[in-house]
Amino acid sequence: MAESAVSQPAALNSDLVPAKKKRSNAARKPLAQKNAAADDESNGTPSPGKAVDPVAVKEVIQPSPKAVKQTKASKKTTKQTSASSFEKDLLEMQERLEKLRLEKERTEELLKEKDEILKSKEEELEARGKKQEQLQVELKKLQKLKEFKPTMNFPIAQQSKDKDNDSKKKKGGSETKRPSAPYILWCKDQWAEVKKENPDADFKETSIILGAKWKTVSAEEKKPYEEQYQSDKEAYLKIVAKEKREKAAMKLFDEENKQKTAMEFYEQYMQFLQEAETGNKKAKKEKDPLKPKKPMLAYFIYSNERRPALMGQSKSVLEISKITGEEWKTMSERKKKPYEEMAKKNKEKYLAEMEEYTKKKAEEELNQKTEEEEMLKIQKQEALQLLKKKEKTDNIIKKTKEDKQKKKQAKEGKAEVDPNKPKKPASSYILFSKEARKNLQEERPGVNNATLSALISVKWKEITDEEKQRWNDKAAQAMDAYKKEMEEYKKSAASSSVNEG
DNA sequence: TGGCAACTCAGAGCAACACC
DNA sequence: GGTGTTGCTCTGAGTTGCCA
Repeated sequence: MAESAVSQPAALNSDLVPAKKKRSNAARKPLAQKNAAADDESNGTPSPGKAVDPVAVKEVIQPSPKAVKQTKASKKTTKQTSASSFEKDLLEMQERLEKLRLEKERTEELLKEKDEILKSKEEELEARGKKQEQLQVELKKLQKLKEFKPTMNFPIAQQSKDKDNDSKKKKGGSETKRPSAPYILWCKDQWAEVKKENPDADFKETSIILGAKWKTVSAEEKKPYEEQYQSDKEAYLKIVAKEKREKAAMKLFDEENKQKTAMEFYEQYMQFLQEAETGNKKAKKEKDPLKPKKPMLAYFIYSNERRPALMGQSKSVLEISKITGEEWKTMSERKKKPYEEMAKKNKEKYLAEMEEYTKKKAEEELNQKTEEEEMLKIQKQEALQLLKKKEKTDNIIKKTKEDKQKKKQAKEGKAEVDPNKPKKPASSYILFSKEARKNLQEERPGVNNATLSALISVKWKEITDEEKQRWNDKAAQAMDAYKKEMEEYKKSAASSSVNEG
């Protein structure tokens, strides 16, 4: 828009150039008058003419010498015709100037609008910034809440604080203290006397003696203590009633105004406590008494050396800590050196002890692991034995069925099993198992058969190849004997069948 | 980031008794 | 559960710097 406003006067200039040739001196006066009138019309606002090329305007008002010369030359011949055309040009120019003025006004309006848009955008950005700041404040608040530093005036926090104060008041012996029972008052009087009579009696024994003595005290002797108790009680009840009323009123006030917020706060507080508690539990993990203690730091060695002197100046523990801390910070490296060397030696010793400790611990852990693995092995074997047992039971059932069928077949005339037939010899494992079972039963009386079997199985796997070979040899011998028996059995069976035949 | 190392002392908690 | 008594035990406070 601004561009068009600027380009427009240039166009006007080009239009004005041919018009110059038609100007005449006669037309000069009315033009000046007209211009003055136009300026008066614009009245304070920038004149549209000023936006036009000033040279061109000057030429219109005050023509160049060349133009004047030309005009003079053709003065007489064109005097009548030029007057009317100049008026026409003037009107045209005035129209254009008006157009330009309007154009400029419009441009200014648009610029103003644009400024307003920019301003609103800036305001929007500012508002956003403020909102972001607010959010950050909120975030910080939430983070602070997570840390749970009691800086907020929430009702529950106030109440809990009051509760704490109450308990402290009671312990500390304030005016809200409960009255002592007659026995307690009497005890207070009698304690020193009983202690005098029984100097060797400790706290527990003294209490027992007093308890027994109280039972022998007459009603008349008890009377002053009971009276004191009654008066103490009356005073106490008055104070308690007053406190109770005040407390109830405060409670009501708090509850009415802040119950909702208080509950939220309370929940967060409980969660915070829970988290803190779990953290503490971790911290309170039991320590290994055999673990070497951490070595003393250079500063600690120094503070231990310095402490007696400061204690001589009757400084408190905390003051001593602060003083030694400050002294240590400002101490020169040369002065620190002996303490640091001592600390270094302590550390070396500690590291050596730690190495031994970790080694020992690792060994212990390894042993434990081995034991656990062995137990696991046994358990697996037991499980396998159970499985085998089940399979065996299934086989027995199957075999029983088969036997029944065989017997049925035998009845029908088929061959039956000869009881004189030699039994198959035991395998090397069975031979080993018999001996191992006998030994284990002596070692672990009362252990069930399944466990024994499992242990035997483990032992069998653990024995050396040589030992296994020994058992294999035994089994081989048994097999040889079985074979011979079988030969004899076959012979006798054959001869008996011949005799029968 | 929090626990731990040494030191000392105040303060809290616990023990038994009878009673409210 | 709190009230008195005594003496023992445990905890927190404060410091620095290492380490998991």
